[in-house]
Amino acid sequence: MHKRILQRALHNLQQQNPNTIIQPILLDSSTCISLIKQCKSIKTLKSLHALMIRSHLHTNLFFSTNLITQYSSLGSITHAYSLFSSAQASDVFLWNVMIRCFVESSSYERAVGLYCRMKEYGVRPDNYTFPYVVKACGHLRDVKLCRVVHGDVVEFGYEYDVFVDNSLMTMYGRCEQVGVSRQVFDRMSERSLVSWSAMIGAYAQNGFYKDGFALFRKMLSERIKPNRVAVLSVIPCVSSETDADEISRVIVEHRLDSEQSIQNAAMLMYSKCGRIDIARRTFEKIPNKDLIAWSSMIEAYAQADMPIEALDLLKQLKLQRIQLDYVTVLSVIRACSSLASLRQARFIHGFITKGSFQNELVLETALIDLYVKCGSLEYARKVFQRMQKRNLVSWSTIISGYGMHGRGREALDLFDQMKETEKPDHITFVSVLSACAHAGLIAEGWSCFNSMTKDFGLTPMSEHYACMVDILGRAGQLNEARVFINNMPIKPESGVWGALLGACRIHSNVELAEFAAKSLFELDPENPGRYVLLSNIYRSMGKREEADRIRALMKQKGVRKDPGHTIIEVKNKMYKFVVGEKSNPQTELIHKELDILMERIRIEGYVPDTNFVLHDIEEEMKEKMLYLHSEKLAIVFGILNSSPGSVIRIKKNLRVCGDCHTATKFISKVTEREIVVRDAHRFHHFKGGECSCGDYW
DNA sequence: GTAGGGTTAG
Repeated sequence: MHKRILQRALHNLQQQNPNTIIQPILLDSSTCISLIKQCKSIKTLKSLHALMIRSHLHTNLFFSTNLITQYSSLGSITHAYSLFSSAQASDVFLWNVMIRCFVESSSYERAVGLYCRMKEYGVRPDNYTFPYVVKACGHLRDVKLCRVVHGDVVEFGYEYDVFVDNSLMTMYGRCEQVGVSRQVFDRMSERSLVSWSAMIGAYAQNGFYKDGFALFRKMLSERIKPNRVAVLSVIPCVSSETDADEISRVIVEHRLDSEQSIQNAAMLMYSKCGRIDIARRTFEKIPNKDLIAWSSMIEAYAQADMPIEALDLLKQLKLQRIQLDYVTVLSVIRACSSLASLRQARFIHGFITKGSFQNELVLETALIDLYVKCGSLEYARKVFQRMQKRNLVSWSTIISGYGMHGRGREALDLFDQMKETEKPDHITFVSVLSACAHAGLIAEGWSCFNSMTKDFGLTPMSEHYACMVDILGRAGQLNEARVFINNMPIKPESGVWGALLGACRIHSNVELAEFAAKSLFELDPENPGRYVLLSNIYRSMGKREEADRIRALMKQKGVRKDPGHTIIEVKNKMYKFVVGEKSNPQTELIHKELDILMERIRIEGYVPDTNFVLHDIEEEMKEKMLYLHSEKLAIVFGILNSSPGSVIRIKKNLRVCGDCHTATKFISKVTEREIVVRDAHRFHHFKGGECSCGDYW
């Protein structure tokens, strides 16, 4: 009976005919609350609200708080706030509700602002106020503000409230103050499972994976039973297959293995530690895969650098007519950027344009990055120019794009434009400084580096110092680079030494190279590139024994050199070339054509640089070896299989070899082809015998 | 009416 009356009243409201509602129903308070909660649109809620005003019910605190909450959850924070403003504001409950509404609608500044007003008003915050306010502060990532609110927590006597403490830990975690989170955790007299999860989550979000994992183990040892959320918090801390297996056992033991959220997280966990096969098996075992399961698997493939498999999953998704969202598309984009296929990028762009996805700004930014990585700055620029809205991330993306393509001046112009509306952050400066490095803009690099602190109050991090070392080093200012590193106020990370070592390769400085390598082998002992670089420096200076010693060291430490390869897409198919590739069906033709091409460029003045051959063999043989480099094979294959005059795009997994760089310049001249080469660091555009990098690389 | 949490652009 009661339900029927309610339904009728609601129906009348939806018909915008509130007068037909029988007054006595509304006088019943539980009916009224039910009605408020059942309103599915602002319009209906407004009618009900009007009716309540006529019945003088709106002044009732309980009704107003319900109305405020409903307005807010229907998306109208404006209506919610206007109602709050007109209500009697002496009750802490009402303030709490309004602050919560601001937090839930992500208006964190307004939440904190309201909290301040509340105190000015003389309303004392209670144990319910702080979790909301603390959450808002965490999202604002303002450490000073966090400290002030934490002070209030202590002042008002909620320092030992488990809810407040749990939110404090998360707050400090969000502002990169994980040490303070831990202080809160240690000081707590009573801890709930949420406290442990919050602390583990704070470690995870800040990259303190070992600490997070250790705390999870400690929690288990104290016989605290983990639930779904606790396991989800520790999963990002997993860094090895052993860790992953350990977590898997915990999952099974506590019967959490049928939770889909756990299965989804487990896929990424295994893909992160190199077991994409287990990730895929987990995915296959999920009975009713939801969209997040599909997105997670696509993301797992993206992380494992398996774009073909990611695209294949997208195809299957479409076949099953599952409606995908922008998150799925983002994962597909990320997966494809390593493919470097402009055709694929165009396809995804079309796909996005045809569908209607949320978060346009985010998708467009991802698309800009994709076009950049597929070698088309032109398309990237077009997407950027057509954007309705831009933010810090989209500006940084396009700036980094220009930088990677060696167009430093334009990157700096964009940076100047950006500063009119956005405040650059650490990542923006990495983009700008590396743009300067790639283009050899020394003075501009210095000026940007200094401006970071002077104009924007940012403290340079190791990456920024690495860019500066790169700038100085490439320009041959090796001593300046060494002094610069010595004067660093923070400990140089491997990137800094790596930049120095790279500069030593260009400018043949063995002594400094050894100095840089010493630190590198400590900081980054697993990275094969560092060993290869040092060994090559020795070899190019004729120090064969030292070179062999480094190779032996590599072997001894079990570090394996990544085999170099080049990928090219021809007629919708990807072809992979390694040194001396013979499996390609056109091998014979490629070699014939290569011989002819090499003769043609020799006449134009190409001289092979046998420094780039590692083995100790006769000079003539060395030249032959150079001919067989994967870059050259791929380019010739491209020339043979594309129409005259079309652009050839190749992708090398390591840095492009110096001799291939020189040869490609000549090839672009004699064949009148534009050749775009993506390597591990940047792009080279070859045209008419020149490269966009101006040999500055 | 309170805290932790599965995919997510540089």
